[in-house]
Amino acid sequence: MAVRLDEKPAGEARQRKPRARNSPPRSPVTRQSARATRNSEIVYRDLRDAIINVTLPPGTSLVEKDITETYGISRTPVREAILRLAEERLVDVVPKSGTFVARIPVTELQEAIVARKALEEVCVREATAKASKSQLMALRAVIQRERELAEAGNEQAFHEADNAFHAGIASAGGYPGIWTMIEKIRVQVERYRRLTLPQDGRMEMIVAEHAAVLDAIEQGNADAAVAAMTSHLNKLQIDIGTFQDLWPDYFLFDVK
Amino acid sequence: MAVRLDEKPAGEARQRKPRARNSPPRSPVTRQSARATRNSEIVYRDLRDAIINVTLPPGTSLVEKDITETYGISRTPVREAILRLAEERLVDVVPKSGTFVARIPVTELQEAIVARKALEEVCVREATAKASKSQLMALRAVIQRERELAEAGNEQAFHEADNAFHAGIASAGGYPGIWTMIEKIRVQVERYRRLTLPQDGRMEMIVAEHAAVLDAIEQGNADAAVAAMTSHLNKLQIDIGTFQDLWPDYFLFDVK
DNA sequence: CTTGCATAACTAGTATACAAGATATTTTAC
DNA sequence: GTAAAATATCTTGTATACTAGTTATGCAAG
Repeated sequence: MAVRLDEKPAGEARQRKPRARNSPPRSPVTRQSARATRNSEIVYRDLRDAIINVTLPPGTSLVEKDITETYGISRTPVREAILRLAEERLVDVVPKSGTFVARIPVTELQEAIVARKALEEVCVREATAKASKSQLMALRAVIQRERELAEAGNEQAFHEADNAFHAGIASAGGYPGIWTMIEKIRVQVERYRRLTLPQDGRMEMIVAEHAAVLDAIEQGNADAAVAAMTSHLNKLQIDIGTFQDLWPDYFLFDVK
Repeated sequence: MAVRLDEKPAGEARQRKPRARNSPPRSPVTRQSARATRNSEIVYRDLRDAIINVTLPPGTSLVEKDITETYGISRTPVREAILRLAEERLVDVVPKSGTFVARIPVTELQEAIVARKALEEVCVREATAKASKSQLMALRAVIQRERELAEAGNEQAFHEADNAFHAGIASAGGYPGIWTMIEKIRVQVERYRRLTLPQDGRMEMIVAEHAAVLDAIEQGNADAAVAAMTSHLNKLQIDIGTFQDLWPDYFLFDVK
């Protein structure tokens, strides 16, 4: 079953070839829009959203052939999408057997929250030190938008604005990439969070907490800003017990 | 070019099907060893190592067909490997054109180091609070092993022991998964680091710094432990200027 | 010699056929 | 009727042929 590796040094992939036919692109961003419309990308996004929204709950069977028919495309792009999901631990693929939406790893949840707090703390502290006036104004605008969306009761858009606030803090701190890291770390937590019913006044509370963070930043009080952010993120603290009763099969405990 | 999405709600992948032929596996880890021997996995590891070791420098062209012939396998598993690398931003794949080893994103380097410091700080602090005696003994053993490997001049094994120390700290703090996160974040930094020539006495210095961290942990002095770890990680600080002269095409600046 | 263009060669994206193993179903023996 | 074995039917893994777009190359015109 294993590959033939007998006579080769492994990892030597055309280097000596003197031709060097085409040079690497200076800006690899060029075709990024094209990439977004690739079939595998579409399938990936759809499935990923459905899994995170718990539209596809843990344990659901994903059959490549079915997805193939749904989208009217072949297995190759579908497979690519599923492999990406497997890497994010959103699905488990069992060779020659089946692919299933993965359970939510409880241990990972705790660690993800801890990690996020640590990273956001850095961002907030740095943002306090070196945010530009325009960045602060932009953050104010985001909070105002949150307020409007909360009033309108638009959960989805509010959620996006919420993310924009945190991304903005990271940018203001000079570490936009750290928000990207947080987003990757956050995936499983998000699945958990979507199981909780929207609570009354939750959005208003978030707006107030964001405002407290920004206030402290504007006052140049880094410690207060960090404290406000930490307090804000502490609300994410998970209480698995409740959900274990409701959906016992949704969670994975023995991550080992 | 785009997929047919006309009449479907997107993301509805067999859910109502009452059959539920096979239930999801209780322990998805079962076949993990099998996964490790999959062809795409082998190609992935080989290429990844070569890219991180800078055996395959940025800009190198990777041609699926060539790799296919090298390993004596078909394009499918090769493609899977390359797609995984693309996701880690280790390669840039330009549709219908070519695949190239990605340049090292300079901006990302700084952020990765900052993020790592933040995460390691949490681990060290927590490890000070709740490391078990056996965990501390294991860490001592790792340091001793580092000392022996430094003496023997075994760079590769030392490097692994180095990682084991940091992983051990994370475990002792109760957050083994955070080390996994760090490893993902660290990839590009590692490429940069491999460009630096091995410096005399570097290994010995690392051993001493690790010992300082562990000493503070054993004394229950969290602040000192964190300070020691931060000081240790500060040695990673990058000085891009030097390398920009030597290999100007290895780095990407305008990440945008 | 330079420039523009047609053309050929080569790339990754996709579709599809087949292989190998796991699970479900049926059949058979008792 | 029950249990075990044989068989059919699923699944994902792999190989390969084909498509469509990109880049290089050579030729012709100026």
